[in-house]
Amino acid sequence: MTSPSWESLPDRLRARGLRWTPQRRVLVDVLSSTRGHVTGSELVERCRAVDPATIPSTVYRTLDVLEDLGVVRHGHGPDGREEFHVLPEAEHGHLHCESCGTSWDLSLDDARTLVRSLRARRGFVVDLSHVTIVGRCAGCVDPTPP
Amino acid sequence: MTSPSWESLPDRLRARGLRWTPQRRVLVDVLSSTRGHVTGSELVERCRAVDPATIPSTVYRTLDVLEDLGVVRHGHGPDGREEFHVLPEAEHGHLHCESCGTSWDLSLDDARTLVRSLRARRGFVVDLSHVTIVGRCAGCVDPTPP
DNA sequence: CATGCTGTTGCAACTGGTCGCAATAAGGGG
DNA sequence: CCCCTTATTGCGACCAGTTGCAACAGCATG
Ligand SMILES: [Mn+2]
Ligand SMILES: [Mn+2]
Ligand SMILES: [Zn+2]
Ligand SMILES: [Zn+2]
Repeated sequence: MTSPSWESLPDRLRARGLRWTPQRRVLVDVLSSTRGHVTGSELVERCRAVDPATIPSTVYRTLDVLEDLGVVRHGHGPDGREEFHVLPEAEHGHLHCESCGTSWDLSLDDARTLVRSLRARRGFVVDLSHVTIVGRCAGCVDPTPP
Repeated sequence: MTSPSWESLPDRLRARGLRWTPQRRVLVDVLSSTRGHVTGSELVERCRAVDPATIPSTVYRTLDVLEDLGVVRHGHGPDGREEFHVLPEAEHGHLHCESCGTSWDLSLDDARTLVRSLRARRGFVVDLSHVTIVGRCAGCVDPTPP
């Protein structure tokens, strides 16, 4: 399933004086068949599977361009590594248990109190998709042995 | 000013079967004269200033050990790089404007609503010192030209 | 003070990503 | 269809760490 935003990408780029290249087409093809989260290096791998001549810096630079266009958003995992969200998708952050390693999505609803209070108290607008909250999940905090 | 926790460190290590080495002493000396935040590579540099033979992996491994002991905590800047908090210090996270690049501390008080709602709704205990919230600050969201 | 167990170091290779620069090639205008 | 401007690529060096391994050295013990 190809969403309309992928089809119009070449023109959206050209309208900004940017260019549509074979290397960008490879990455966009990979992204358009990706759902959920991907790390940068996973994207490099998948591009290399399509075109073995893929150069990492080209992929990362294209990801920057695509993020400017709003086509992807990046965040960072608990180790600081980049994670990309492919749009359109509900904006969300991540919750990560540093004890068992499990991750959960943090919906706008879950984060509402944070987003609201920062906006109210400081006028600060949170970029939720960039957020990863680390801590300990219920199961790891309270290991109930029956 | 050397806090008591620095002086007792050698013994705290030995009590755990760990060792007090010249390399660790250099790092601990550097840490004890550091206030606020430092990145990992800054610490490597400062250690190298004391002992030019400093090896990065040794510093990072020692930082891991010190974090287990609760002497430092790490978080990640907006770019994913490590940032260390030297204790004792009030636990806090960070707020970073991706537009102007300014950072602010995010106190437990500022984050209270988030911490509480995650604990209430999911039993999740937030490690605030690991959190960096990225977004746009009041000045960048609303550029009021007089 | 000598011995030995094992935690720690130094080193080198590797991962994920960034950067500067010269060569290449989109793609708009003539 | 050719030209020219300039965005983009490929490449190599570099930054921030991480990891496996063999050599080394704390330190507890006798
Ligand atoms: Mn981390
Ligand atoms: Mn980021
Ligand atoms: Zn857990
Ligand atoms: Zn700002």
